[in-house]
Amino acid sequence: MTQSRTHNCNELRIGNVGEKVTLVGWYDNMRKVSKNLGFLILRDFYGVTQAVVETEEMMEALSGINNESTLSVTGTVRERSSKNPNIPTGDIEVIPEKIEILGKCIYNELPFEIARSKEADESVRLKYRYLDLRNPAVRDKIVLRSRIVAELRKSMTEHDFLEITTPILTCSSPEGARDYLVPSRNHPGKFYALPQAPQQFKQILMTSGFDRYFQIAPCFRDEDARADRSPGEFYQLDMEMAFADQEDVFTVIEDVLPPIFAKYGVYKSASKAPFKRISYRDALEAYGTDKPDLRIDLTLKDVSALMQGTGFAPFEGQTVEAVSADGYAGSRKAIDKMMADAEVISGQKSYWFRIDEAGEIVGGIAKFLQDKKDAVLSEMSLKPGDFVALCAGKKGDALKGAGVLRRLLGAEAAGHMKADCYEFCWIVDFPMYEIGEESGELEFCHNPFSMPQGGIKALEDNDPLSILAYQYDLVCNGVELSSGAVRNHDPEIMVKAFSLVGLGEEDVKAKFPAMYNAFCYGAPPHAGIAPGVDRMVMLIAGEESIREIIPFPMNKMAMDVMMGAPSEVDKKQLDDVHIAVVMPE
RNA sequence: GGCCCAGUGGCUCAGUUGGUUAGAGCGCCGCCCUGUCACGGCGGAGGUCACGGGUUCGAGUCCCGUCUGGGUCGCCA
Repeated sequence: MTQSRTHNCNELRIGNVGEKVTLVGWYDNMRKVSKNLGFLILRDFYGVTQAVVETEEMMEALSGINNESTLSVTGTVRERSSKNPNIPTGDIEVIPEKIEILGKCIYNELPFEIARSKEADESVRLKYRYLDLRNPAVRDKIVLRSRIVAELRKSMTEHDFLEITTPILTCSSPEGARDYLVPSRNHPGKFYALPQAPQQFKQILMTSGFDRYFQIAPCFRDEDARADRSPGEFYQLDMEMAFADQEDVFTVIEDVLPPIFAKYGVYKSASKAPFKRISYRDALEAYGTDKPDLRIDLTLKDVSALMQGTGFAPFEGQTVEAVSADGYAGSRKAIDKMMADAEVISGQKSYWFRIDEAGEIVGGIAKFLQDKKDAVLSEMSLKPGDFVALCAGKKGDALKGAGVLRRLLGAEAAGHMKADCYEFCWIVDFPMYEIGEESGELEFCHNPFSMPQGGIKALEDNDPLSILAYQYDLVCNGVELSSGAVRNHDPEIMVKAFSLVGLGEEDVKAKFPAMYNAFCYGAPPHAGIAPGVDRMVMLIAGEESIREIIPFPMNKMAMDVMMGAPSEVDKKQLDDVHIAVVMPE
């Protein structure tokens, strides 16, 4: 029977000298100094402790054990003759009497060195995620995630929210992303779907009389990955409030999130309530995006009229958006890189010029602007040393491209980016409808559950494209954390809202039967939001890749290379659920 | 699905205009070392230069295609 540990590997101090202890952990490293002197580093979840081996017999016994095996070390604590101030247990060492192997590592060479796993190729890290996670620097991000989630739960509970779980096996939703489908054994030809969000359940909870609901909710969407979007599944801090409006939701979020960001974040300050509110339209005009990074103080300027007739073809007849900054003295090479990066990110071609010390327009597209020099300088309020980046195209494209340029230039130009803080803002007043790019027809802009501003009267009287919704996004440092809305809880308004996009009451009933029916029995006005947990942890941890803060992430192709998912299943399993596989060409 | 970047011992990378036997650090193995802590010293093993084709007297290097990974656009109510 193995002696259980008396201490962990981060516990022993000078006061423990003389005690007989048992430590357990991983064989981290062995520094052999001679035949009969070696320093064995034992590592567990909590830290490391040094054991000093002073006999030839024990040195030989250890020589056959590979690094990363788990060991039990029983011995006496002694004060070190040469202390190590860099580790908490650096004052002491353990003189082992007995070393026992608990779990052998049968390989003497690992796929990567544990302490340097973050440098290894990501696909190798993910395949051997259990080794990657032994690296304290990797593991700590998962610990941080756990602490953040615990704090979110605590804070939401303190705000009188009740955590309620909702089904994972539910039915396919006709709107939104692609569903993950689960075939039904008992109902041939029918499928469950994994929820894209607990949207309908939480709204139904409101109509059931629950006043404040939240959940750390798993959500499943079969869409392609991004650096800040893991494919397949993710978690939301999903919440909903009855008899509440937009301001009530804002108040809760402004109370819950900033303290957690400030406490655990790589940046130690976060926006105080109330967060800045920016209308969707204003955000696009000023920042070229609906998720602006407000740490950057630059804004876009529409210079379409000014740029006509210069002879520069890409500007003719197009919207031209510009962003200018002082304090940027990038080399020609750096400028080219910025323009190339912008094009990769936005898909839009970028242009530039600068004002030299003599006040002349130079560089980039300068030669096309010489005839209009005075107008350019005065209308854009340019002064010597200023750098100007531009993007042209259809209005949406030009704004988008210039928005990316704003971000890149803001990060590079001196004095235009506030350091070390989390800048939150609300993007409000999203349009209710838009003209679909493919269909050319009127469509819901964000989602059909939102309450139109002005209610049924607005739907009846106004141009649909001018109607705004009580629909909002929470943005932090240029990252979209969440969408939320005051929900449309009135069946009459719902039917009217759907009728504008050519759908009737029967369609509403068919698409959202439970919710629609529930609303017919007296629903409370309600509103909610669902900040993405993964993205919040990413921001707090200061990580660029979302995979760093997910315990077992999938790769870009939505594969779990450690588990081998997705995988084929045997014929019996397919028969059980009445599925025949037709392979693509 | 489109575009961009990358792929060289276990890991990270270098490799010039196309030119001898493809190098380094870390790791691994062996020997030495009585206080290391990124221990040190000496020696060693380890390579289908992602794959296939092409150009060439000669390809890790140039060209074409494929695969894999990442980023990005589309997509994500």
